[in-house]
Amino acid sequence: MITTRFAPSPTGYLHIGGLRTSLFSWLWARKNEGQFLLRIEDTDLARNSEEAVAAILKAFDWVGMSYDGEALFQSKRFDVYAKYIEQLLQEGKAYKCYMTKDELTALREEQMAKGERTRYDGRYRDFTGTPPEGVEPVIRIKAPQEGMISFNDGVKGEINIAATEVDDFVIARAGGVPTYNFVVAIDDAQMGLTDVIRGDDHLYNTPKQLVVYEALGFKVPNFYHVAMINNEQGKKLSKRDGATDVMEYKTLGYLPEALLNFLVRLGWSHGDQEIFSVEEMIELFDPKDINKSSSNYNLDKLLWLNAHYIKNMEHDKLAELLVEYGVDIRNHEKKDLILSATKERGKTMVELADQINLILNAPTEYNAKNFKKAFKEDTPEILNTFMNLLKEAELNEVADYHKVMEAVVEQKEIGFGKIGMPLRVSLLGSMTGSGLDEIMAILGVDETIKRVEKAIEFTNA
RNA sequence: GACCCUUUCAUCUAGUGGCCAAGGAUAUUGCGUUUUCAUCGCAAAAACAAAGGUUCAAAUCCUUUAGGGGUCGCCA
Repeated sequence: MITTRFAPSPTGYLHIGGLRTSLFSWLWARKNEGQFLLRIEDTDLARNSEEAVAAILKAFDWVGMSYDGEALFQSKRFDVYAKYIEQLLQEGKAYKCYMTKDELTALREEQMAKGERTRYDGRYRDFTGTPPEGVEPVIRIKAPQEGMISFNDGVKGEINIAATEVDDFVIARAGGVPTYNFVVAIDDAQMGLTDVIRGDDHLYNTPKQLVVYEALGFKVPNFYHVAMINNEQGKKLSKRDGATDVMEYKTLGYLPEALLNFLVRLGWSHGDQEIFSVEEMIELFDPKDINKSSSNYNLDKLLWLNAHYIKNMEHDKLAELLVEYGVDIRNHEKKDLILSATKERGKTMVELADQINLILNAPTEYNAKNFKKAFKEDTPEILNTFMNLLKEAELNEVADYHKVMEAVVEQKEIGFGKIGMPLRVSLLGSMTGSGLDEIMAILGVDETIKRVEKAIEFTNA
């Protein structure tokens, strides 16, 4: 049985990096028919908000990742933590430290000046004297003072950190509120986690948490530290690099399947395969294939994937999703035609909606440059001929519209462009876009003629 | 500054001593298909961070150097 988790602190939206590590955790649990648990790390009094919790859940919902059971809130477990603190104190595995913040700062500056790694010096570790007046103590845990703290990371391999690098860190603040590394170890153990997959910014927390596991006699899970996602320049991803909020991708017109496919290939691979459905990801994911090095975030590939998923999506579903982007063709009798005419031209849902609107809404103006290029002296006559033929034609399928155009070309002994370009500008107001036959088939004869006549009118004006 | 991690085309990556004068994908460029744009098809260009070892043989193992990232809180 595999149990994994995602443990965000609710201080903002769900970040793209957080989504990737939780995706890995989720895939691994689902693959093994295990559990994927959610824990909200809200021990920090001031910075948390309920809105942030809601935002994170919303993002999970959008991408279709579900967690098992109830979310666990750390803020509701202070009594549990207090019990363990008391236990460690009793057993002499933790102790009260009366050092003031000023004294600590002074110590750090001194160590920094000497070029040492800053660490607590253990001055109250074996203190038995009378505590100084007016100092409310913190609780520190006794970390090993010599040897190595080692663990086998599922991604990075053997990690060895000298015990001297890990000091007797604080497990409870003055006032009794427990600290991160302490509660994480307790919760991970009590939630029965077998595999902890997280960002490698936590790598240095692991030895500290191992000290807690050791002191409390908990079973240690497997750790996997996944390297960070950087921007295209290889620097830390920040807001100015574009969207970092998962939900922003929805607004921008990305499909969740594309985003997940993109993220799963960032730092993970399965041979040469690029396209993964969620089912395939679940089947093929294995943390042993996670890369050691950090990867750079590159939007081009996401865009390509998004276009791929739009092209291959069922029309009913596409129509359903388009509603959120301001286009409702769910009950349009020519829904299929509209989508097959446009879906290869939109890399995002936003672009797709634009393409559809371009056809469905008659142009209100014509680009002067395009118009001049497309409309020559003989154009009105050509278009009139075309309209006459169109009125008489028997139009059963898309190709029939093409035949009418061909007839004009033949009759007038002109090139295709002589009719195609002005017709396109008349119908769309644009020089580019979907195939003319499809556009006309969508619009029907009446609307087509109406738009062409309007364009001809415009030439006379 | 100290400690830890990391380094294959512009980007994501395949690759665990011989199958690699390094493969795939995106992006780029060209050609073709298309009335246009896009899609699609074909092709081109593009990398083992550097230097030393070990070996018959190294992208793969070792050492050093350089670059990048992370951590050094009574934040999480």
